[in-house]
Amino acid sequence: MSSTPATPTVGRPRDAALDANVLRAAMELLGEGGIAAVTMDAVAQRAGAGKASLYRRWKSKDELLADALTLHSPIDVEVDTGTLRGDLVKLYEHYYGIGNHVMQAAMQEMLGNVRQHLAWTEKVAPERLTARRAKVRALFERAVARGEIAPPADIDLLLDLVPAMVLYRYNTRNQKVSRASIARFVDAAVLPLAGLAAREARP
Amino acid sequence: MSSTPATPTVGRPRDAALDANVLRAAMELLGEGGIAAVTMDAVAQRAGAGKASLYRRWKSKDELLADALTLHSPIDVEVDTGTLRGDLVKLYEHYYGIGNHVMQAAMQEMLGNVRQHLAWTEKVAPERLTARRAKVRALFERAVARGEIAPPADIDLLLDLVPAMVLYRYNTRNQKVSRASIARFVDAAVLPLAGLAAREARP
Amino acid sequence: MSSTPATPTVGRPRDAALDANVLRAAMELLGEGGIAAVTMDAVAQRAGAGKASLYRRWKSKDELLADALTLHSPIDVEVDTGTLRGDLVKLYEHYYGIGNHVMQAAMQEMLGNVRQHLAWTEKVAPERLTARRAKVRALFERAVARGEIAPPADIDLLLDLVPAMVLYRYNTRNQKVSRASIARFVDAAVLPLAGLAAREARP
Amino acid sequence: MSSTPATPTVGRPRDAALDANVLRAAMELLGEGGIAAVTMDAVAQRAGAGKASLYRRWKSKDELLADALTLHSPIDVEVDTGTLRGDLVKLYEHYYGIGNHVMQAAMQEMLGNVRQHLAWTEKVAPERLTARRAKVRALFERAVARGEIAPPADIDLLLDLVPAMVLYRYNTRNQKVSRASIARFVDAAVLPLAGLAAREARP
DNA sequence: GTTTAAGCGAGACGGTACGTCCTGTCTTTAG
DNA sequence: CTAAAGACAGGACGTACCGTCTCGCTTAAAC
Repeated sequence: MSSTPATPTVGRPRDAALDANVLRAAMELLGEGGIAAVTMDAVAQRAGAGKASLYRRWKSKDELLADALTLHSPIDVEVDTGTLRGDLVKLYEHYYGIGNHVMQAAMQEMLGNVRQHLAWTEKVAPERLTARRAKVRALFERAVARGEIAPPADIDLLLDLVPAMVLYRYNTRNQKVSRASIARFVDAAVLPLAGLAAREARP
Repeated sequence: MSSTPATPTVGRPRDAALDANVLRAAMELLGEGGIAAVTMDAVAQRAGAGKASLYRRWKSKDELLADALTLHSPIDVEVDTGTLRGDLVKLYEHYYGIGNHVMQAAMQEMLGNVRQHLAWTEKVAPERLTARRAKVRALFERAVARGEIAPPADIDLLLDLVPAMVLYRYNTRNQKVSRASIARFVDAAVLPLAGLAAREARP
Repeated sequence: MSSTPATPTVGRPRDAALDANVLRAAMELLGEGGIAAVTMDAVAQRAGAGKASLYRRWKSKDELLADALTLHSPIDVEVDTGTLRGDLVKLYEHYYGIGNHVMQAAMQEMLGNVRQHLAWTEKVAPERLTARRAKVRALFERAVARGEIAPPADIDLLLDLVPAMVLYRYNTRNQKVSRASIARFVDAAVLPLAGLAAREARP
Repeated sequence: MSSTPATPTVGRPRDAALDANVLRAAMELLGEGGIAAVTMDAVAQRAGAGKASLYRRWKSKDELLADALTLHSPIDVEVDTGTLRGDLVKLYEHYYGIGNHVMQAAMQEMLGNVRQHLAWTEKVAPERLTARRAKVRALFERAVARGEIAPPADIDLLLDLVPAMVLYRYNTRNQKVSRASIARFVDAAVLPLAGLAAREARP
């Protein structure tokens, strides 16, 4: 995930704070003005950086945006609510930045525009989404282990259902992701397909 | 959906053939060289039109592309295979242009890039996708009528499942839509959620 | 000079008033907004005409402007003040529309931009300026006849001196033509070169 | 005259060679294909520059052309032939690029079209032509100093006579400037008005 | 009176130049 | 060697203008 290659020992060292500054600036612009507002000049200016510093760290705008998205959608979160449903909802809420409005808008906008940033599909998604998928997969395995569900027939599909619906509803009906929409996708699609009636307790 | 505003009775009327020419040119370029090949100059040249004629009809490149997509994703198709599964697979194949390679590539590219063409989300999707959804919904109602399934609990979600998965797999894993992937999404997600085991005959 | 070709006997006859309307509109726009304001669409609109009617009469914008200039700079004027100086000043004042402010501004702007309207140089100037030059030449010949001056050595050059200075001062110093500037060019250049001291009575 | 505004000390400095490249390209195109061939894209391409670099230096095409003309009409030339006639002819030949065919054509085309480039009249002419006029004026003063002529009565007019005739003959009769035409204007107009018979030795 | 041919206003058409903006690279001074 | 600043080539976008064309309508001569 890191953008910084082998650091040489001579010369001025790179400003570590700059990376975060730039990515934050990019996410802000994304959240404020949509994808159209995210130009490299604008990002550099807001970050108080030069464009060369951006391109020294990222090969292209695509990769910068990919990293920005990645940075602000951490995967290292531990959820253990005791039920598959609780775990799934909590993890997805975390992934979509529910509770942080700017980040949520930026995340959604980013996901919706992902195809025009091919680097994302080709490089970041495999790295990042694979890790996320592994996390979700672990939730299912834990549920199997504790006897909550039987091993699902087509788990690969189950792992994509929620993000697919979130993306589709946004791209076609401009529907923003929310705690409620996540819960609904889980209850009405994921759990039934996992052989679990959606009659559990709601938090 | 039409791009032509209130047509005045005076003056030379707009050439209706030109609209189709331009949209066809846009789709060709999209299929041949991806979204990057679709420049207004290229579209105009291939259509044998002037740029002014393009901008007379569409306010921006976005709106032109939105119309191009709409025109080339027909909804008026009758399917009646006798089973819900057969109907769904056949209709989706039609929607995704399965069998016509150029159109299929163009459709997919278009769908993946749709968010950068805000006009699409705001204007075309409501008009076009609503009609498509109505078609799919009718398939479910017919299946209910003939006793194949019980009325689904959350049909709105069922209507979006396949296109959502198609879009998501393309945007995140570069997975192209195909007859097989459609069938899989139908069998592994839609039919089970409709209360139908996916054990029917495969064509 | 006329723009109307052989009139056929059948069909609706051309509206004679339209020619004048168009040329007047062109001169107005020229005087008001300079050469940049004279677009064919603007001329047509102001004249209440269609563009096709303009191009039916004139082959190009150049020729229309040439005719506009010609129409509003009549040559058929009789001057006979008794002296060469008086004749010259009076004739040039007439040519430059001194006394009519709009026309004067338009004339000057037109003359200054004449080269970008090649039709003028190639077609109208020979027709129109030749006639003007003949008029001026006649003034000199009359002065010779009445013994006021001897036959000038290089009359061709004398005939161009005043319009040349008017054009040059406008194009390089934005100096507008006026009664005074004409008199000065006549007194300080033309008359001395014609062998006449500039000591005559001023009107 | 320079196109570069207050140069900041930070950032990459403007490439001084580019200015010259661009102006040379503009003059070449002007000489080769007339004013119609001088498009901003063509100038940029021939100069190996981007359009943005052109517009960074000049606000418009007009101003670029004005500078091009200025650059290629040098004033810093020393003439001293011993006679007023010799000096004048030599200096004007220099100004009009006599001997360099491309430059001569470009100069003439430029001068004839100067009014459509208002920037010229408003900005370059005052700076450039004033310097030129001063040069010519010095020739007259030297002639006075050595007793060749008496102080002319209306020297301002004398200074404009030759360029005025050159421009007028080009704009109205398409007559190109040449060594002979310059000599004729000097002999038949300037020298007589300076009180000098045109009977001197011709080179 | 009907037909016919052309003129007419309106405005769409192909083509082309303009000036703006954005991406990714390069070049300066300063640290 | 990195930093900020900003110039650089290239190319797409959307606007404007020219000269042509196509509508529906009008006008007058020819039949």
